[in-house]
Amino acid sequence: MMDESTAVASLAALAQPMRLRVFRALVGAGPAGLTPGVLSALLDVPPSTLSFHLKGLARAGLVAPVREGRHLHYRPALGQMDALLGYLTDHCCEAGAADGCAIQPREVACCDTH
Amino acid sequence: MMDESTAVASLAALAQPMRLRVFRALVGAGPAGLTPGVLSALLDVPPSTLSFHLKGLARAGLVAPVREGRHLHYRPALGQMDALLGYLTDHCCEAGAADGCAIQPREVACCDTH
DNA sequence: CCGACGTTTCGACTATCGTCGAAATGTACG
DNA sequence: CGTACATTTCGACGATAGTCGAAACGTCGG
Repeated sequence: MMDESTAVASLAALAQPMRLRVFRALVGAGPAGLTPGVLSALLDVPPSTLSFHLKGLARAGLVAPVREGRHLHYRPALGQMDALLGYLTDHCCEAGAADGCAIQPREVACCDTH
Repeated sequence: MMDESTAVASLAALAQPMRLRVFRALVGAGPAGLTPGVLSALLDVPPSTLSFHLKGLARAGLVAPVREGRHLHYRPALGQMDALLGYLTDHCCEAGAADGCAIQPREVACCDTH
């Protein structure tokens, strides 16, 4: 179960255009992820700026770097994303929600943790 | 369908401890919401600071102020929250996700829009 | 009307974010 | 080894967020 400060950190990591694009690109690329070089070219952003944001996403636990031969791969952490969605749904309808809630909480599951 | 900048704005609105607490308190209070005065006492935060954050949440479309007699009520906008969850789930598994996705996108629905 | 109360605006301050080029670091290939 | 290339760190800068007290504003009850 995700706690508040972790949720805030994860939300903050995604609450920035460049970082959201980076994360979406990584998710879109599949479990293998992408290298900073490819991301830099793909999103047209200087390597240093990209590295800054990659570090932010990694600190929030939303991506993880993995050495792959001579290159480096950043892989999306779907499990963390799932946990975030779980936190959000759990706290969206919590208390007096007997009336308006269409589905029970935790029906949400984005991807398996792999 | 929510676009990127709206998603970023919504995420940013929730990516702050005080604002997340405010929003959770409003959701927990049900569709009627709460007044700034009650929230201020409940969360132990100065009225001016609270007003600042309430404005932020309102600008992101996550809460809406409604006059109720002599008082003011801030009501949670569950529809916007639902849209945000939809955006997040849609962009979590998008491309090469044929393998890992447990459920189909848009299964997520937090609350009816009321 | 007027006084009281609830709420917002204003002004000031500190802290952190986002950007980027230049330089440092590390990794593998020859 | 040493060279080439991929990636990160560093330093600097402007911009924006977050906090809060004091003051202004609006809305009602008497």
